[in-house]
Amino acid sequence: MSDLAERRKEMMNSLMRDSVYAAAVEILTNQGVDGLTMDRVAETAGVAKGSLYNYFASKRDLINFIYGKTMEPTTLIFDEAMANHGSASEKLEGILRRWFEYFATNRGIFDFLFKNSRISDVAEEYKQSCRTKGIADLTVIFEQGIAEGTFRPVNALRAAEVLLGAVIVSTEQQLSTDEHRPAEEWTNTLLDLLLNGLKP
Amino acid sequence: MSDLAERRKEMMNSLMRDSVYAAAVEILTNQGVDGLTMDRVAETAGVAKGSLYNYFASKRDLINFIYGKTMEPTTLIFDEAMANHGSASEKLEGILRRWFEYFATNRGIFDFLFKNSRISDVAEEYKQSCRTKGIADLTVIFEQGIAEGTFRPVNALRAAEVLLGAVIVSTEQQLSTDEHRPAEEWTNTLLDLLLNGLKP
Amino acid sequence: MSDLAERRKEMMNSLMRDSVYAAAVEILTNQGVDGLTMDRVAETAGVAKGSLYNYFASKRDLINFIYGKTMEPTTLIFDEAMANHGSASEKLEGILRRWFEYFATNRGIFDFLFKNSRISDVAEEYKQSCRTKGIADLTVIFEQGIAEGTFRPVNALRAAEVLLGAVIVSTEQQLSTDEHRPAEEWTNTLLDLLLNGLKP
Amino acid sequence: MSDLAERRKEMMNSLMRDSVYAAAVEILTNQGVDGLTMDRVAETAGVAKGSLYNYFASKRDLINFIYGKTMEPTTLIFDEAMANHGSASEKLEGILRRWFEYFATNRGIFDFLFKNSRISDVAEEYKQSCRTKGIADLTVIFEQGIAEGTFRPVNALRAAEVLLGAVIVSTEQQLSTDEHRPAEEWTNTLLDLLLNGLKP
DNA sequence: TATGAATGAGGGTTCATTCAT
DNA sequence: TATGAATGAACCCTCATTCAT
Repeated sequence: MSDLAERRKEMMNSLMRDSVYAAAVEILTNQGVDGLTMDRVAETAGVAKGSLYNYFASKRDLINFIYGKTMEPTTLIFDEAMANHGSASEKLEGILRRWFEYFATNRGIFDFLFKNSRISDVAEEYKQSCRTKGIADLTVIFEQGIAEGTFRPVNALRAAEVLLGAVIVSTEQQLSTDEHRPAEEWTNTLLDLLLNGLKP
Repeated sequence: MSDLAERRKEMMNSLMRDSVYAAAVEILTNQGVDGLTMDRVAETAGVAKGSLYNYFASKRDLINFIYGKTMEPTTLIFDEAMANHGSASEKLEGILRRWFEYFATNRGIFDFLFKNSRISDVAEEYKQSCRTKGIADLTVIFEQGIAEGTFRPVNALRAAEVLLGAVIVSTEQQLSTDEHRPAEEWTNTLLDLLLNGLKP
Repeated sequence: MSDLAERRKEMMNSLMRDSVYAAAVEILTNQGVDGLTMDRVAETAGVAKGSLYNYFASKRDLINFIYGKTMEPTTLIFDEAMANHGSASEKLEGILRRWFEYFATNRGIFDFLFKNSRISDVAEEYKQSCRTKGIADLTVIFEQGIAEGTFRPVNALRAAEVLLGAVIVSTEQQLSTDEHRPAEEWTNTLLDLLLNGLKP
Repeated sequence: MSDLAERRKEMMNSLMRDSVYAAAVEILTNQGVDGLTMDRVAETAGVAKGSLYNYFASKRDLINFIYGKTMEPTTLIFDEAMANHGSASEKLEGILRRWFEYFATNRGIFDFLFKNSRISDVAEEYKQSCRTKGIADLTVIFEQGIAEGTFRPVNALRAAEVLLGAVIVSTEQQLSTDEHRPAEEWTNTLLDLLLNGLKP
């Protein structure tokens, strides 16, 4: 096959997967996880059910793709923060703000990812790996802060878990209560608590 | 029916439900949530499938029972802490220590509750309500601390979310990495971070 | 066993069956045929499910009993009419009037017997035998009328079918439209049609 | 999809439904209504159980189809008679004759429709509606006859019930006794009874 | 490659019947 | 004899996957 044809094919493939992704997100948003059948995905995406299997080896594979594509931006947030040349505090602030902003503009997907997290084992693994990566990144940042002298010499790993936990739980809580917190205020509150602690 | 017979019957009933609980936990541990079919529960519990329906009105009901029975001790931890007459810090310490201790001695169940938390909508609701209760309790404690003057006048609700998030995520993380942290050290680290913050 | 004991036993047996009959009629009236489970019959009758099987060999047997007991009065209507020493016309009138009166005072049971006739094969057979008996009786009456010279020498069997069909269908129709026709008027209309025909 | 393909698909669909119809009728004939399970229908039709659900949304739907397909010709008989420009007597004669002829050539189906008419609530409703329509049509005919002066001014509705009842019961009776009455003779007998009455 | 009908294992649930107490 | 928990076959229905076209 010529290089051109190959590239064309790859593009078609990518187009298809994107279209399926959109369909899946729509279904998940409207009907919840139990509504995500291959039939409905195919119908919503406007393709034949059989065709799905030309692009996804299995439903498991499809869900994996959805999960990955959805989480991609959040891992990017971390990646970019890590690549920046700023202080630990600045990095933290950047991560929090961008996370909360992304969340604010993508509530529907988050609803599926968090509240209805009963997707499949593969997604669970993926979620776990995202969390582990997030903790690792945060740990690095905290270690940087400690090295900089900005932070006390605490257990950086524990601090990372605390922060990620705070972010996740407050995000989920916001989803379940249908609140809409401004990313700015949210970021500041969290950072203040984390940096200054509770003691006067 | 005589009082004795009634009590006997109630005991048999309880025995059955416990036996089903054990079977369900075993299945969840070994095969994950998708493996939890009524057929398998019955087989594992060593009863006929139809018999399950003499004790649980539906699968939904059964899952509810499992979740409730598993979560019961954790809500007790909060209830008892709230009932104590101690300072906010003491209450926090009590909750954390007892939580981590309970966790340390019941990893199996947590494995199912957290890692495989994708059970059913009803369990999801239950989980959510536990979380909301936890946050409410913690909020009260933080408000008490603020009133006492022990804590800065922060947003108590946010602080509660931070702490619960920290507890949950660090618990999950410990599960996924197969670590075994001493409850004592864990409690102290978390409290130190929370109370003193990161800044030197 | 003494004669007394035997009679006592028989009476208990009869009492039980009557009580079950009442329960079954109540269920059929309120919940329809699909609601007639052995569980519900036992519960409504206030006995243990297992006890039912001491009085009825099977559900089939129970339904048979219900059907028979319900139809009994209607067959009595025919029996008594046949035993009377009146003209054919008087017999016909008696049958119709008493049938329609019995119907008027027992709509609930008829609802179950006619509209929800999907009971069981055994009941179907019973119903068929009732119908056959009714036709036989009516045939005799028509033959009597022909012999008396009151009726034309028509095919008595066909005439019997016509009358029984008229009765059944008009009864069912009345059930389905929730009408309440006076037995008197109904009887007269039917007799007039049957005796005088449509031609002027 | 091309027009051809669409038509082809529709034909396949129709073929499948017909094949399922045949299977259902066979089961109903041999095993009665309680034998009509989706499993057996699928097996008898030589398709997988799941495939049934590609053509019928539910068992209820399937039964509806069976009933409708079976009753269709009988409602046609009425429709055509009503459309004719004849006297009331001619219409009556036409209906009776064609009904009895249809019956004579389709005993198998009638066996299921009448003797085993205990199918499902939905079919019961259907049956009821057929009967109601029949009565309405006959009522119109009788009213026409009365207006023409051919019939006495009787209650047309009751007369309709009488005739439909006569038809139904004599049909059922014939089924249960395995008789074979010639449609001609049958029609004439019924008409004679109806028009001239019993009195000499 | 695209299609969508066919598949059939497996889902939760019901209920007539049995039997140890 | 009375009980009611236990049974398990059978029910209707779903849906991921396959494969002939």
